[in-house]
Amino acid sequence: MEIETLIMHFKAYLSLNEEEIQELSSRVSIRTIKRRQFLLSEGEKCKHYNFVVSGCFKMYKIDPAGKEHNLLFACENEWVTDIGSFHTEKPSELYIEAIEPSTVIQIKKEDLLFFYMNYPKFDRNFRVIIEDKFVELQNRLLQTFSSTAEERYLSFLDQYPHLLQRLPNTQIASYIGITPEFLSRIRKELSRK
Amino acid sequence: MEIETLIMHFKAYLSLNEEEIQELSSRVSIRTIKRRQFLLSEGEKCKHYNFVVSGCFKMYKIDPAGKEHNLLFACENEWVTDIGSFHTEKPSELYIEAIEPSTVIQIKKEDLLFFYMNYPKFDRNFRVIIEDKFVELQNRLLQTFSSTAEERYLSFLDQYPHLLQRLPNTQIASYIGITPEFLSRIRKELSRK
DNA sequence: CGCGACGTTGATTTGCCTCAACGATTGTGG
DNA sequence: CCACAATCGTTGAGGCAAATCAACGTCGCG
Repeated sequence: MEIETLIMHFKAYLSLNEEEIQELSSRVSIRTIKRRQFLLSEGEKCKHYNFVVSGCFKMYKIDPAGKEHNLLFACENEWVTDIGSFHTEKPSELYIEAIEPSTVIQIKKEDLLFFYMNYPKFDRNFRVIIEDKFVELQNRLLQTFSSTAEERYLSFLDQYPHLLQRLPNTQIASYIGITPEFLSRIRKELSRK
Repeated sequence: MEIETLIMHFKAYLSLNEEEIQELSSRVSIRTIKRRQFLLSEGEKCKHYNFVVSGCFKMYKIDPAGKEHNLLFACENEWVTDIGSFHTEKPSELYIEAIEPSTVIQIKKEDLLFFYMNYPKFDRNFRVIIEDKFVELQNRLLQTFSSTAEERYLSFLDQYPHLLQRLPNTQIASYIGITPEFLSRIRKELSRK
């Protein structure tokens, strides 16, 4: 069952007893998502934490000029949510879209709060996860300030080799903050070496 | 006393009983920092969470070309730490430097863990804080992808008006990811309007 | 006083974008 | 299963935002 995946994920961080597993099972829901289907669109409130059981998503913003900017990709065993909208309960400015046919486990805010209230270990679990993500994001920002597009591309290849087969170059370009055309030129230059 | 500031800070998020206040008082230390003095230098392990009681710090990286890139400024009632190095206990790549004469409260890792273990509310407190910081950082990254330098500068003015009097333009330029020369041109252009 | 940080300005360069065009590939509806 | 559309990758020409390098005046500070 899909929920097993989630339980295994938590158990990597903390121990769960039978009661907690029961609560988990009864308080999450499983959704199957088609390619190009949205978990969240601009203007909607983000009402769930989404845990990716299988497949892959991108979370991105569309700027006033109509261009997409990828904030992150989320594959198996990762969480994807617009934390800002989830907290403030204001409309999101982001999209979360399936890149592949996917399965996710969703937790509603009230249920997440239930876990926070009754089992503080979940606070810790999500604190640790987001601290790691925060460090990643800091490094990414530093890199966009201090490195060329080519360096960022190479570092992307290095950091996310498993994503390469699953993503068109267009999406990678958007993630590292350049145009597809320019990425193409970078790749050409690299292959010349 | 300085510790009062920290207690007030926590009380904005959670309630503290007498015992917890006692533990806090006995497990933190207070340091006075001169202008241009470092809380952390590249190559050192980051061993403390630092809470700014008074004054102001910048956390930045020096890239291979020798240029500084400001990750953040931390003033009164904010935390400043290289979370990555703090967790992994590997040498940091960052500097934390006082911009003004400052006072900080430091918590060592073992003491922070003590609070996490014995009073889970601290997990929640720091989870919430970092979730907010994470959202901020995401927006900043999106902005560097989708906005011009002038827009980022205006948005900085908008978001951190209280920092303006305390920072030279050089530091702002580094924060928004441009050179001081170019910021000067932007400001000239803006004043022309 | 003198030195180093700061702000400014000019001339030049460059990394990356824009727009446009084209073939190859993928996917989709009839 | 084919035909057509949409997405994708590539290439060229030209343009622009921002960096670089250099010079100079000001100010605060030790």
